[in-house]
Amino acid sequence: MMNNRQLADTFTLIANLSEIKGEVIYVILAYRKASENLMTLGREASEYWKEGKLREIPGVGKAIAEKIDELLTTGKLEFLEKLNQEVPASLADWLQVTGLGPKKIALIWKTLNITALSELESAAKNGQLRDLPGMGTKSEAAILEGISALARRSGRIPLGRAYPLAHEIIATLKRVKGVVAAEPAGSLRRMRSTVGDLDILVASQDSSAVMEAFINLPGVSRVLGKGETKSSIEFSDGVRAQVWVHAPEKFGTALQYATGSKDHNVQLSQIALAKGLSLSEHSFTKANEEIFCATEEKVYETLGLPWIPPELREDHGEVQAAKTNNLPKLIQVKDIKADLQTHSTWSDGKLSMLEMAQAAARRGMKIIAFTDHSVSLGVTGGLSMEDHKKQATEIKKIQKQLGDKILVLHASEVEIKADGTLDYPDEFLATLDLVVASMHTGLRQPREKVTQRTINAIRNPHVDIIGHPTGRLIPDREGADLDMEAVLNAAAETGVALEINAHPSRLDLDDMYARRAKELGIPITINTDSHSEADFDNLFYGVATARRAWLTKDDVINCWSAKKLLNWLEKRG
DNA sequence: GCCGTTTTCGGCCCGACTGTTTTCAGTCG
Repeated sequence: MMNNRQLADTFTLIANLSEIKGEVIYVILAYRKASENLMTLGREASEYWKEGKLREIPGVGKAIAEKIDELLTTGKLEFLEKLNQEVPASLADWLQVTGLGPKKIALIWKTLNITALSELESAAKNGQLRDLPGMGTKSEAAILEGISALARRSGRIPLGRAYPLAHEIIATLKRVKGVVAAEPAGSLRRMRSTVGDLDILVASQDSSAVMEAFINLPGVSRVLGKGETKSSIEFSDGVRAQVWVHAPEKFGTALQYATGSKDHNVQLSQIALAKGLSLSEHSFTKANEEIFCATEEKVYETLGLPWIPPELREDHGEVQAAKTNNLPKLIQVKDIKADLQTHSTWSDGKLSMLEMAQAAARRGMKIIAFTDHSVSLGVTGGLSMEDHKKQATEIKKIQKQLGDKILVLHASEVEIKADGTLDYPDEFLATLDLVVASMHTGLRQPREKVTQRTINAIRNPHVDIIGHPTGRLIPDREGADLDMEAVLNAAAETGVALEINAHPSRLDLDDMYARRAKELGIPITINTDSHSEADFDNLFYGVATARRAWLTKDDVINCWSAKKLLNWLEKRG
């Protein structure tokens, strides 16, 4: 059974091949849109399919619904096989090469009769491209450079890398004379778990000074383009960044436009049109009048809307919610009062429990749970039940030292073992203040098996939290092939909390599943999974993911009063 | 190919930048 990612990949391939074939652009856009929507659906398309409701998926009409049906029924798609005979699938990879688009690909393929990327590279090296119509030595060199850059670049950039890097760049640009403001934009500002490149927006009257500073940033290996309003660069590790410079009085429209998403912006344009206005990155225009917006607030105000937080701007219902004044009051970092997954030197943490508790207290936490690993996870120094007795004694001791600054809970991150059982017997789990159950091994097991393991843990009456449910590691490892709908339904039944692990390499649950969990009334917990003091500062990544999932502080157990949280734990056993 | 509180047909994605051009096509986001 194909999952959403596989379906989405299929439609992206169709879009790419159709583009090279020369299909009209709107057909291609439709396939791309369906693909994107499948990726962020939060529910398996196969569930819709079983209910006969494929057409309820946004961007899926008659033709694409039929294709999904065929893919889910047979695992194949005749349409794609025919398309492949017309346009070889390997050409789709060429689109990854900067400087090459569908037109040039078709031209090169048809004239030179080559389809492999390696053949393209040889052709460029042999000077076979420069004589093609519309091409010259520069485009040939650009293609060669594009191919070698492709090898350096490894897909999307994890937020945990993009965010700090962008803020370093912003800090440098803010020191340039004349710069009034500099902000991240694009998917980075929307805090997606991975971003394609770094988008930065600068307000200044003097664009050339900014562009000069930008292309001379340390580590820049290539200037991909340099103009008055926009420039883009590539760093030696393949990461790309682009900057737009706009006059301060236009900064609001420019930032709003560059933040996107594209679909969100389409919604806003439509509202503008209904008011007789036309919205661009520069301004609103009305007949011969031009309205400038220095702030985003003014952009939304002009449209008769409240300001919409960037994390919501995905065209997932936020514009409608804004219109009817139903935007959620999104959770903030300061709402979090408890960290319910942390590690100390008792297992694989870097600091003692006392040091960790003090670090958490300095960041405003009122409760910290030590969830050192359980016995089977040997490499982490997992605790035996005997060790836990000693740890309990130690916790009593440090609690005295800490006084009422922060409450320490004796907990465990219990391994959900490959055979589906937990690492400790129930009688023991019952003695702990809090139990987090997680999977670190056997993640590649077949769908039925990993799903059943997770559901077993969810049904265990002593388990309070399922930690990083899918076990994904960004960007290296996809999560387990869980049947999320089954997992979420089981969680909804038992009332177990599902974790948004705040570590930027996890952000697991993903925002789309977290939003679905909220819809099902499942409590969410956001934890840093800290192994050192610096890890506590990852909290905002987890909160950003929760904001993308429309969560308010009421949805997240870490924001509850100590009394309410302890009552909840007590009741769960 | 999708979609509909202007429409079941006709919109939808447009502006900046580069290179090969001599007025513009292709790429990119």
